[in-house]
Amino acid sequence: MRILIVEDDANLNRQLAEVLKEAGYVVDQAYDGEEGHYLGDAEPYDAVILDIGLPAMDGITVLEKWRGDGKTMPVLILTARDRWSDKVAGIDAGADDYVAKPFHVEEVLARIRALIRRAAGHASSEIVCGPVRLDTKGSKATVDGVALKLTSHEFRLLSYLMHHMGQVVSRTELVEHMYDQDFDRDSNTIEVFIGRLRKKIGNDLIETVRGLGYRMQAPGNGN
Amino acid sequence: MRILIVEDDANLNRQLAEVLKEAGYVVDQAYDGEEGHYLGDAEPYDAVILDIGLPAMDGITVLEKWRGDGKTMPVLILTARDRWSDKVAGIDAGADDYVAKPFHVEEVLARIRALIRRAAGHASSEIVCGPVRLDTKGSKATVDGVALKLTSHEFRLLSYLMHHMGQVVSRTELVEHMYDQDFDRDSNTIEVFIGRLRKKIGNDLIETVRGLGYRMQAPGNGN
DNA sequence: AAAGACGAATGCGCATTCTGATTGTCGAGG
DNA sequence: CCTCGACAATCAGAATGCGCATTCGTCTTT
Repeated sequence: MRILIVEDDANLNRQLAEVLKEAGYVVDQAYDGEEGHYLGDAEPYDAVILDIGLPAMDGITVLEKWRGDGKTMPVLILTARDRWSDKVAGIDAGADDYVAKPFHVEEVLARIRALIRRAAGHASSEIVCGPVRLDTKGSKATVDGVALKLTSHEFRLLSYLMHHMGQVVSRTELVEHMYDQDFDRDSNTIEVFIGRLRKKIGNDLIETVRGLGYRMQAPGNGN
Repeated sequence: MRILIVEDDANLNRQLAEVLKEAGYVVDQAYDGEEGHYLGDAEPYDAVILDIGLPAMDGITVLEKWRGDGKTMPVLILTARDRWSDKVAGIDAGADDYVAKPFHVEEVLARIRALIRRAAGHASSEIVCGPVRLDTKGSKATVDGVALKLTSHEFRLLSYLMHHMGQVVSRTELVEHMYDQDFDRDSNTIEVFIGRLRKKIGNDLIETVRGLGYRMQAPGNGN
């Protein structure tokens, strides 16, 4: 984990760096707004500690520029001023957390840990099978990057198959998972929907295992 | 957006609720730990304001129980100024932010905005979707730079959709986040407001996913 | 009093789903 | 290699129910 400290008070900067390094982080240091802004843009940090009152460029401005450039790393703001309007400005500019001077260095450490932990939990849930991508969070699917237009049942079917990739899924199993009530087992709806799905995502992806059911798998891949 | 306030000081509770409602949030109020814990478990809030010192059940305990039950909504903790060890305890229990008493209500408002924004994965206070810009700070929206004249419910609807861009949002979800407690679920209000919104921002932006709900997305872009 | 916002009710149009019949395919046994 | 039976795929029409526009009455705001 790599952290950037932007703080003009050399003493405080050094002190923070020490504690963070001790905690196992890699630390870069900047002593004014311009230097800090440049580093934050150029290097991939896992978190930034940013003072508000800085020479060369104000902390809020630095933050706004980063956010404007699409930088999303967590930023912890430091300020000596006890003015609540500064806090509000910092938060609205896209700060993730805030500590008022004077503070305990241990508190900063705890907050950095929390920020990094929180940022890590941002993994998008996506299942990929060959050219097909299933975005379970957004209820979307794409083939070769092109959005698929699926109906609700088609999506449920695809979703179940992709969640059980490589396995043979019986028709009974599919019926039981796609319909909550008891449903006419003698119907061939599943086959109909398999057909429609194949038409939309390509025939090679859903293999039919005669007498057993269906299996989804990336093509050109024996087992 | 729907917010829960857990605070035993009736005066402060009311004050917070007022400001939040004015800002367009739906607010539920609890006055002790047990009531708060129950509500937070039962209803889907977008954020919670939680006091540490509470009758019936301590704030930290409430938070720990929620996290233990898999609740992940952002929680803003209120704490006495000098007890910084409480802050660290709160953070470790899974709090997302804290404010020390006494505070300015505007600061709480700004922090709540930030928490909700961040939970949706947006760094800055502005969310953009094609020609539509949502200014969460000023509770305003524009299309192609032109200010929209939205009613309070229309704005809440647009806001929720934009905070969940790319995701399919069900009618139930929308009702639960736009209205408090009991509301006639068999009504078609959401559809009506979707219609009114589309009339103002254009039809292409809100896609309807039959049988599932609605999805907001920049047009001409499958992803 | 007037205007606007909100939400309930109605009916229509159409995408989606289901059904049943038909056609197509696989594989074992003669 | 051919045939036959079982299973799978396809198709079209029918039925279903979802979403939308619209209207209207109530409530709030000014």
